[in-house]
Amino acid sequence: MHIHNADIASVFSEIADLLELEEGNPFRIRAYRNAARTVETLAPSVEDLLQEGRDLSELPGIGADLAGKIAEIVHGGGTCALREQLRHELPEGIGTLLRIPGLGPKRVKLLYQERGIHTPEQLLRACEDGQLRTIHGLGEKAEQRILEAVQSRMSKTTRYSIALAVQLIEPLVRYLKQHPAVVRVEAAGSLRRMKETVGDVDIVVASRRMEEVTAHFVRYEGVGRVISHGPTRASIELAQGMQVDLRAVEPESFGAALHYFTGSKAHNIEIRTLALKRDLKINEYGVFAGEARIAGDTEESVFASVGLPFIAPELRENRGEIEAARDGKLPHLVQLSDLKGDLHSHTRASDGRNSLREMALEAQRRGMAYLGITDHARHGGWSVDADALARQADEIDRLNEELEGITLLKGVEVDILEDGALDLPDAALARLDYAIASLHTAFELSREKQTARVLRAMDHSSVCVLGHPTARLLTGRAAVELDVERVIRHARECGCALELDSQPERLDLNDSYCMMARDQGVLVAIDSDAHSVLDFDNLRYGIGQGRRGWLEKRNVLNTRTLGQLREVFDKHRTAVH
DNA sequence: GCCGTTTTCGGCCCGACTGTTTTCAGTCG
Repeated sequence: MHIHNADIASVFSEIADLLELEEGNPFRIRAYRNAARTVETLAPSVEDLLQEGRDLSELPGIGADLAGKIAEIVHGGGTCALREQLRHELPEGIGTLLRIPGLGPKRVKLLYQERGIHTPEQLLRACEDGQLRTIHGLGEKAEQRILEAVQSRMSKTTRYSIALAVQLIEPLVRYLKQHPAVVRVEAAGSLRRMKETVGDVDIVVASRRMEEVTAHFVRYEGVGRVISHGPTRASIELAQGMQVDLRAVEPESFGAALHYFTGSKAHNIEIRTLALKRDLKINEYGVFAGEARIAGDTEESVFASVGLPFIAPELRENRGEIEAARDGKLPHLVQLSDLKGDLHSHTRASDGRNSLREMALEAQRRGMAYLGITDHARHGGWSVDADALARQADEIDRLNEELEGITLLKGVEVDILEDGALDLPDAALARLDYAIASLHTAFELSREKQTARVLRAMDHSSVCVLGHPTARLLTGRAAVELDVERVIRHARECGCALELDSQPERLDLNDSYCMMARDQGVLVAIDSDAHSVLDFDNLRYGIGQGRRGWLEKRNVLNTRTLGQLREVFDKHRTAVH
């Protein structure tokens, strides 16, 4: 049985929850939460690291004890003695109550002691019967809030794609900017860090008349419900259900507040710890030496106060960025404007919504030097066969003669069959500039078979790019079982690039794997996978994810000129022959 | 339970809002 990093993280999270209910040492609890986060966001499989004999206590936040517990979980089939002991000591399922907004350890404990409640279902019944308000320390309001929270938790998802969050927030930011008392507005939080999904959005506003701003905020037409509303802080739920928190500060505190609310929490704790060592205190109002405010109007000034250069928001996950900043080794992150072209797009010849010409003209308008046309080739469904590909190639030749400043590349997105062969004859591939090979079927193969399948496809001389390598969909489908570390090593050997598909539901490769590809010197193609002219806008999300993975311009295939790109493709062909 | 540019022991980020607790605990971010 393969133990995933997420399984280990989940054991640690549960231990933290249960320790919290036992009112254990808060720092011990935090250590378990930190460890859960470290393991969860780690790209290589912890199980593999163990097999290679690596010392896990080298991981940040993992010491000898937790390294031992990880080994225990891996070898013990997914659990460890501490979790089992805690589960035995506490009523079954009580940990899940902690995830209900408004309920912390004290109240959960109270609910169990006073009314024997330890499941969401029991809690729902107790709220409906009006029992909660009779408990000392709770009242009618608390009961109502908890009832709503339980109901909404049972009915809907709590995270939104980055694209949806951006769509909802941009008009709200414009609305806030209209108010005369507003000096600056910036969306912070995980949205600013470009996380693939966001749970809620934090907005920071600079103003001298803060109460007017929070009042303006809660009057926004998109508000579904006001959760809280104070003079400097307010929370709303948009009609679509997403929570938005606004925090207003004086303009001289804007940088400190922006840094504070951008997070991540782990990054902030590190920065504040650095400040403490210099006898400084950092809060959302600024950096303080005793009573004196010495910085905070800009984020740069906050970083400078602890001796660091500016760290890009996408890096702020406490994954080594602070050490890199200290050592002058921060990456020069890739930017949207570095992209010279796009290697993955669809037309009406398969499942795209625009014609070849329309796609070409849009790419030209956006200043791309090249656009790869990669319609689907597969059995059945909307796709191109060998004949259609040949006709498309002729049309591409004609358009390339006609269009200025842009070159269309003849490509295809070919399905990888279950045995790793491609779903298109070699003769049809021969006329093309390159192929993207992707998994679109047989997602359930074992890790060994899936990995072998992908490695074989990468060895085909036409396959210069492996498309959305793990085939995950953030809206539902988990990543396939795949030894991505091995795929990356293989990519290095055969000169195949790995794709970062910019569709917000994919963002595949994810940030951790991008980091791994970067470390191995494997090129990443940040592609739109556009199915219409509008989809080129998605590149911003791919760039965001790539920046989270520390990618620099040199790590990204489509920052190359057309000539350099062709050289990379040729190198792959030579390597696999 | 982790960690070390004062430390292998003694620290571990900090403030706003809500509700009900007549002075502040609990929760959240």
